[in-house]
Amino acid sequence: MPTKWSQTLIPTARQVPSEAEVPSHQLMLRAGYIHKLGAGIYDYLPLGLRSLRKAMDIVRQEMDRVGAIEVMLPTLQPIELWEQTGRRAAYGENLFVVKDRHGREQALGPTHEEVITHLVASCIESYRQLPVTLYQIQTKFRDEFRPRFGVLRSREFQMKDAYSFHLSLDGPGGLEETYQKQYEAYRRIFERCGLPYEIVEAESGPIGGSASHEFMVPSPTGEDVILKSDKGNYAANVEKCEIGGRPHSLDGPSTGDLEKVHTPDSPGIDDVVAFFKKQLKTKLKPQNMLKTLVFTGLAVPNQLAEKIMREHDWKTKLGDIKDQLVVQWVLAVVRGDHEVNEAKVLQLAKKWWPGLIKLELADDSAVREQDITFGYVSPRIVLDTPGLMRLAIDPDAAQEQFWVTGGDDEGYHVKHFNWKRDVLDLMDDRYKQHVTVADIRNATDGDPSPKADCGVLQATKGIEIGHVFKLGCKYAESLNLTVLDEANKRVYPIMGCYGIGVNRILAAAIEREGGNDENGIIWPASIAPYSVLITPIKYEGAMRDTADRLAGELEAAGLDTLIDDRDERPGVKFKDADLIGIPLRVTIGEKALANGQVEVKPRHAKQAELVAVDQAAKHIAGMLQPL
RNA sequence: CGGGGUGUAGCGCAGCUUGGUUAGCGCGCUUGACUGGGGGUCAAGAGGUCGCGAGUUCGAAUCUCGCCACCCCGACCA
Repeated sequence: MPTKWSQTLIPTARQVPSEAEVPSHQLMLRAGYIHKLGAGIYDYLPLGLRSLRKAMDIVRQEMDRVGAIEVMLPTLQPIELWEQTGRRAAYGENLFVVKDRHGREQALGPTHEEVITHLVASCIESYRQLPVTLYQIQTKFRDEFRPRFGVLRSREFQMKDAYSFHLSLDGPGGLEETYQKQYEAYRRIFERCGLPYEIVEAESGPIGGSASHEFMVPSPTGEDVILKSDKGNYAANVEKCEIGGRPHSLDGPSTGDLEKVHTPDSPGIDDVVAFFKKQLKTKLKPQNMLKTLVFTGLAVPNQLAEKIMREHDWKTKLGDIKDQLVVQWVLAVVRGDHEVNEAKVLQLAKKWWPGLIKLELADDSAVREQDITFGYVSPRIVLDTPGLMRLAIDPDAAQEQFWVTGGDDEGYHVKHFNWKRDVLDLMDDRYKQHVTVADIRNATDGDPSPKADCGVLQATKGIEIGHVFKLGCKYAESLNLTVLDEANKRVYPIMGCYGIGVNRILAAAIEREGGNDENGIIWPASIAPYSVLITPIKYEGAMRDTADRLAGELEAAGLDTLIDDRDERPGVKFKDADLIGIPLRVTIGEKALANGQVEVKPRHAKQAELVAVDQAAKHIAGMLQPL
């Protein structure tokens, strides 16, 4: 049955709600697709739900096509599962935790690795049952520190999550095979949804795992920065993006005597630059400054960590070895105009301390404990605490040139800092191995590609709509999932996991190039709430009869059809039609109808085309194919 | 969590500085008339715990304190 506008709920608004900033958010609100209930919580109105369902249908079809099996897992998850995998801490504040009447804690699932692993552990015993890929489309909860951009980052959202289990990495039935299948399924899904996308290498974050790729829709409103080599052979999220080799040296001569400069109230790079310009009348560029960040972390002592790994002793609880944990410190030094990449620092630190549990930017109090002057830190503080801190220097900071850096004294900086003279030569030989030059910063536009082929990285922004991971055995090990292999030996299956943010598909479709104009949304036909909107100039007489008959024919041909049966002036109907963005509009007016014709206009077209009424349904069906 | 800002009708806002009739305006909504191909015109209406709670005062949307919600910017993350 065709839908009549007057009988559904499409609250369009002329004015832009003040809270919305990005086009997808504004338009979904204005066009009556969603309605806000709270921060990061939205009602899906009939149009929004229809689009969401269409995206879900495409996802389901493509998952089924590659042999994934649908399940539905609970939202409410015993907190113990999250403690067993250590992810309660890793997810931290982003995990919603609710208490039941007995005071037991449950997590509202932000993702389902724990639950699926638990399920598979209890019903799969034999290697013969592998490989298997299970998926679901379900509401996820994440207590985002800052929900924003409407449906792009909300606290409750729809996610398709799939999980695969394998005996081996390669070969038939291996993780690699399924990973490829999912990868291809993702390509088909996003193509069918009409989304332009890039595939980039990604950091796996708290999900964990060895390798991962993200599917990104390029858009200036995207929250992720992606870098692509101009040679076309490398693309990565900035969190992951490696930077090609850069020459460096810590042995170069100084540019002058170390000189202390009074720079009151200037803890940041920009502050110092501004102070030099204003007060000292000297031009100082951020790239002539060294930025030193203090990281602190907790580690299981190396010997114990190695023992646990060697013996696969996952039963050792953190609580049991709490007293043995060691505090570790890293000083990360990058050029003033660069940003430290925490994931890279973490990788590096894990090489030093295999039992590292976490590493984060030291906060105020931690820094003060060590007598470090927050905001005025220089690399020289390694000398004050011999052997305590490791020093990690980005190659671009490991240069001989004019450097300004912190004075390690409130309100002071120093000029002419030199690595050899001011650090290395003053350092006990034993600790020189604690100084490392390594890529520890975020890549930026213009950096060399890691492919070492003279490629140059170019930065753009993107919206993450999908993410595939190779997980390895992490969850199987911590939740004790084993199967018997051919040799009757217990082994941990290898896992993969694959996620798609379904709501984001909608937002990304609007944010994409050509996804909207000054009048409203322009949907790809595959995920539009309706394929055709019939707009009779007046819903009465012959126009009404024609509208009803055509709608019936279109529905019979399998096209979702909406009739604007409201008693509104044509201008209002046209404006609303453009706003809600249905791919094809059929206008039925008196004049054309007198000649037995109706007007057909694609949403993105300027001009309508006249079509004979009795040919219209067929004609329209043909037009929708390529849209 | 830090910094900034906002809460007044369904939506967008004014009024608050300097307390004082019945709290306004535009859009939307209701009724009627005219109208009818890109957000019409006229007329008559309905709609408000001024975010919540205390306080100051003869009197509070307005001043004070506390709380709550939401938005923006940041270290971050789907």
